[in-house]
Amino acid sequence: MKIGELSRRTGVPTRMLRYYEEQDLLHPGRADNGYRRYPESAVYRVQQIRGLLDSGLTTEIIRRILPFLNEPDEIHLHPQCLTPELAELLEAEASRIQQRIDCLSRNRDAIRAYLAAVRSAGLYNVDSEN
Amino acid sequence: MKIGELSRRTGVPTRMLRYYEEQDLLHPGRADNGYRRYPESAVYRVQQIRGLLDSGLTTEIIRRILPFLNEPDEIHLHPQCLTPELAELLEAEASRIQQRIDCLSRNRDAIRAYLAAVRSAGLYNVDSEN
DNA sequence: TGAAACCTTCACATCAATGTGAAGGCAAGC
DNA sequence: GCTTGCCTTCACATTGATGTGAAGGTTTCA
Repeated sequence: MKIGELSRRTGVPTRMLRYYEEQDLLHPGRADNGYRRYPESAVYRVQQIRGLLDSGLTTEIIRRILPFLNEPDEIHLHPQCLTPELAELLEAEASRIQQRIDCLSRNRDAIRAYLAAVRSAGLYNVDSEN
Repeated sequence: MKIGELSRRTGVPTRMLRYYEEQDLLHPGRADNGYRRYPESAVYRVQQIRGLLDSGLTTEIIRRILPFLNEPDEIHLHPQCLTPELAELLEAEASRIQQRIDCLSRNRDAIRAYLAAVRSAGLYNVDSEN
């Protein structure tokens, strides 16, 4: 598909799709006239990139871990591709991600607990029609 | 405590602590000479702010939800303080946070699964001494 | 054939978070 | 008392992710 369709289907502006390509997160092919051609899988890929960016990861980190996230590539499954340094990077990144999850979970719980507490106090009626 | 101590204890530069104050995330008192005075609780508060910023929330969102996160203030517990609009904001923010958690969890799992898969393939020895 | 809607690259602007430095007041130790 | 270090405010610079617009080629359709 062309960039416009990918943009419509993901809600991400074309400007950003070109930017992600510049950052080595996307690698569309090219048609004869120079237009970018994206595979179906790019839709999911873009959503994944957006989610990670929204969660505070930088394009640089995303670029590094992306090859190991969704591609069931035979290439990457060969153990010799996993140098100790790379394993360490992935471990480290997984734990930084875990830290974020913990922080977000705590705060989500706090918000929900607050809402529940106030509502159970009874004066506020959720179904108020006013 | 003074800003320098808070900075040392949290690892956040004084410049940033002043910035968070400007963004209404911190509200230190002032000593006679104009120096900022922070309560003990500011240490946790700053860590919480950092965690949320690292997780992709903006200072504006943090400012809005912060009053409902950790202060067991009697004030906020009165149901009449929870307007329907505010409840909606908190609900919406909680679900945006949940979305981040889901995205991060998926990707953390993918990284860990990849590491496990490659390692179980056996050629790569975690305890290699070379 | 010509208008509309797409695509290309290039470039400058913005916004939030952060870095950094200047110019000067206060405080603790020698 | 003077130096050293911490504090103050003010201000400009940078970085990463975006917005926006110009100038021009391509595809589609009437």
